[in-house]
Amino acid sequence: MEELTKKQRAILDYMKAHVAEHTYWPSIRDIQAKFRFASTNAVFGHLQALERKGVLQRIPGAARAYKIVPEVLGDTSETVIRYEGPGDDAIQFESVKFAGSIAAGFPDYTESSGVLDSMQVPLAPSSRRRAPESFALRVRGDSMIDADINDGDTVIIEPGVPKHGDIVAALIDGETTLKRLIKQGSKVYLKAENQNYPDLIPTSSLTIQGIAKSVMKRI
Amino acid sequence: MEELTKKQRAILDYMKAHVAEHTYWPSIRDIQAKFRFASTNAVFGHLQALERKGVLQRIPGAARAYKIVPEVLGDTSETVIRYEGPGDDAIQFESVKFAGSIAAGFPDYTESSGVLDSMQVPLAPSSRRRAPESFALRVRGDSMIDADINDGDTVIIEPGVPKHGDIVAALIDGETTLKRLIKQGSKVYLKAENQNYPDLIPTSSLTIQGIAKSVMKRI
DNA sequence: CTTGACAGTGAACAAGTTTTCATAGAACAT
DNA sequence: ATGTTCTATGAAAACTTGTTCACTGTCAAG
Repeated sequence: MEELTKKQRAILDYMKAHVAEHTYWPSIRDIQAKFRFASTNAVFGHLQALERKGVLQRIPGAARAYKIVPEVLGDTSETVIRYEGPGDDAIQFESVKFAGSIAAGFPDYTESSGVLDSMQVPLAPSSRRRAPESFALRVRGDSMIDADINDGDTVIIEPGVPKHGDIVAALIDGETTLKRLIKQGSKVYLKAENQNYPDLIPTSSLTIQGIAKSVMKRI
Repeated sequence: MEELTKKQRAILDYMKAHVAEHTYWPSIRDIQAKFRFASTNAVFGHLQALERKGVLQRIPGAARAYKIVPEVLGDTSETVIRYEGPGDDAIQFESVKFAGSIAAGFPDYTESSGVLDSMQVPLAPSSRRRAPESFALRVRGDSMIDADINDGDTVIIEPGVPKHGDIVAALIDGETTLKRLIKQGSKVYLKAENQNYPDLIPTSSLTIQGIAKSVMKRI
């Protein structure tokens, strides 16, 4: 890589700074004004030099359009891969409490949960409302595999009155379980989404903590 | 804030994506070509609307020069939540920004297929350094169904250098797509997890926005 | 039925911008 | 001395781009 002259370096730096500040490139006249050139062609020459030296790429014919050539550019036959992050236009997300794990199998686990981490979860863009007190639960067991909820997944639970067919987090015998809620007339019971598990008919009381709205899986 | 129409949204997102990929803004005629408008004035009208609605700022008289007004939305509490459990070890959870939607199908705008309500991933100019931060994207299209990532799902993307086999968010042709990254020696290409979709071999440059770490599904 | 907001066509114009052409002094090596 | 390169001027050409004008169609509200 050829060495840049002072002015070339200054111009290149100015251009970079301009993009960083304004999000668009300076025109040749902008640069001319900045460096007090009497002619646009002075800038033009420098830009040609910068391109020839391989640090700047101009888009022919396009106004205010350049690309900075990365410092280390390997073999030109290979594809250049750049890594970029997201923008700063956060739309929305909500914070949910992480309430520990939930048993999707038999509710006979006695794990010292009740741990209150919290995690943040993106909210569906359609529902702009703020879900009241949603919380996340890590799933243990395999009783919901037919609903594609597996061991290790995280479910987002929203408190509320469940409808027939909703997958709910229910408190049974002091343990939270994840099951599908079935309402048949006056009868209400919980159904596992796995043939190997029997239905769970509540004896005395059934506490629904909330409805499973979404499930999060590690890829 | 006034609500944007679908086309306005699409145009704004295209512009953002264009800046993210090329580091310079598209001209009105670039946008016209992208959306197959017969007149530049169609674009002009949309740009006026976008500025009137306060999401885009045009620089008068300057070509390819705009500024994005950050979209302020209700309670975007970008707080870092700390572990409140019994221990003193503070575990920090990453904030996840919802950055729009991602195409898991062909990276194309097709008016007839109704893709116009989709959003693209807003990105800041690459010259800006930012701390690696996870973000969320809504998936549309069905090119990743074999990896169990379907239309409507939300994927959590973490910026970073992907390994062979990672599912990545990649910028191609001004559109972000979700594909599996395949590295074979010096060759790099993107593979869809759906038999009906062909492999995507990048022509010159490939921008990886991040690695899909987990997927979130609406129940 | 009318009105108004919205979205678009088609053509033309004006301004912004890059690029070319002609010219020239200074530094420097041959 | 002479040519070369770099840097610069000044003007103009050529192209890109934003903007305006006149007109058409759609759709929902009044």
